[in-house]
Amino acid sequence: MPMSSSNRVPVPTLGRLATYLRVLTELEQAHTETVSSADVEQQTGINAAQFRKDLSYFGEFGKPGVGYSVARLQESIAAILKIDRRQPVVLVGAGNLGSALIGYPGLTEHQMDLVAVFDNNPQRIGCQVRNLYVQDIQRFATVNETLQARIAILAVPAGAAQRVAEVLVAADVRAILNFAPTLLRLPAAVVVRNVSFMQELAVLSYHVSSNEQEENGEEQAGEQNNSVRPILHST
Amino acid sequence: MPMSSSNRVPVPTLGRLATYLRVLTELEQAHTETVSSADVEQQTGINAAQFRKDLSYFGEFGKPGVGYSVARLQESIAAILKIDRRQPVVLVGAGNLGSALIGYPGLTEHQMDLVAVFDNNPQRIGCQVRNLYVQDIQRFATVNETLQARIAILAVPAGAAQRVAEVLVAADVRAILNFAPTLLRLPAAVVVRNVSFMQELAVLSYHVSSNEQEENGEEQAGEQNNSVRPILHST
DNA sequence: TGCTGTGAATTAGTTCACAGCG
DNA sequence: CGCTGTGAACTAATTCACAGCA
Repeated sequence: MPMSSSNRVPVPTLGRLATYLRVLTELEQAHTETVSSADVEQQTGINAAQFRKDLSYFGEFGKPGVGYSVARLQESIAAILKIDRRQPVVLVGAGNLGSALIGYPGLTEHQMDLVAVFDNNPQRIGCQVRNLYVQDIQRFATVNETLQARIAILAVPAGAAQRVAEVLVAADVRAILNFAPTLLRLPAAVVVRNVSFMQELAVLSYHVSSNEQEENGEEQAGEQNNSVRPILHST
Repeated sequence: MPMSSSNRVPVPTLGRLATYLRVLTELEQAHTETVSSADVEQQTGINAAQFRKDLSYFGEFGKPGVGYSVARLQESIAAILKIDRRQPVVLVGAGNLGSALIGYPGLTEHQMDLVAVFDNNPQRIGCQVRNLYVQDIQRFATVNETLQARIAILAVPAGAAQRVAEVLVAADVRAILNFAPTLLRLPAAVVVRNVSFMQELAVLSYHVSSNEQEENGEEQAGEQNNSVRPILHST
């Protein structure tokens, strides 16, 4: 069997790896030893060939005629995503959303160690949220010299996001999960993922009122829904 | 000038429309009357041709040599996304994340009226969160007969998500913003958008440790980053 | 036989490049 | 001119389809 790895990995593949990992954990808890790409399709709605192709960017993990060892594949994907060891992560912005994220169980499950929380609001600085005390963002550079966090979660208002992001980057943060609805202009070496509820709601809103006269009975499959009939213009 | 509209609209286009709307609101507040696709690119990182193409699915909104009327375009996009009038939205799951979402300003900005909150936890039922009282999910069908919400935000644990989603759909919900890390199997007519922090963190985690020896100095541009050099395999 | 791994084909989405209008 | 709107070219991502191994 040929070997692979070498071409560039599509970003959507990385997202799906996280999904596979989740399913593998579930299977492991159910004491399932082996899984096929067809099983994964059943559990995730992601096409079986897609699953195999996603893995093929990183190597060969299955046995023809058999499938994949749940435990082994789990380890492999964790290694690929670098979540086979704990990663220090910082949160900036201890408002509603930020505070909610501190308790998010997915963080720990993915070996993300939320090691510090920062804010610029004197009202919040010093407050305890879960097991952490909110620190002054001014101290970020100093504190992160010790923490060495490379991933940050940015949950500040849009108006502050750019400024704060620059502070983070100056203190060696290399990846930002940005919840602020604004474009961050940062050096290309910094990876930014934007989470926008607005965008998702826009998609829903558009579809809801468009769907007035739907009529097919298929089951919904996967992660991303595709294109859709349009609406009329104006002007 | 030719007319358009008629082909299917890519889903990413709908998400970007929400971004354009945000920028238009900012421009309006700055009393800017007119905007060009190049200006939009500057503000959003989204390619100017992309912006024009996105709009072209719905009609013609600009004047050659001039650009777009900020106020007019704002109205048009709001109409396309059906957020030109208030939409009732329900939230299910009053845990950390759910509670945080109740206060999310983006909801109101996008004319989403959060009209009710449900949970199944007796500890939470009856509690006040912001200006709403948490109701028993058992009463959902009855309550939604009056509310007529078609959009729901699902912020319950993964184990409960499928069951709850079916309750929602039975009560005529047609679009779900799903924060639970699990595949919802629902009739195809129901639109589901999954929000997965896990996936985003996976992408960040992968990149952080891969990026160890980067060296180009470009500015980061847009909404989605693209593919990336891979890592080694195992087995 | 039942599965994987993967080139090839397909489909989707983005960007270019330019005709044509104000 | 300076801009839009859009067909055409391109790039990315998904899915097919099948050779080949256990």
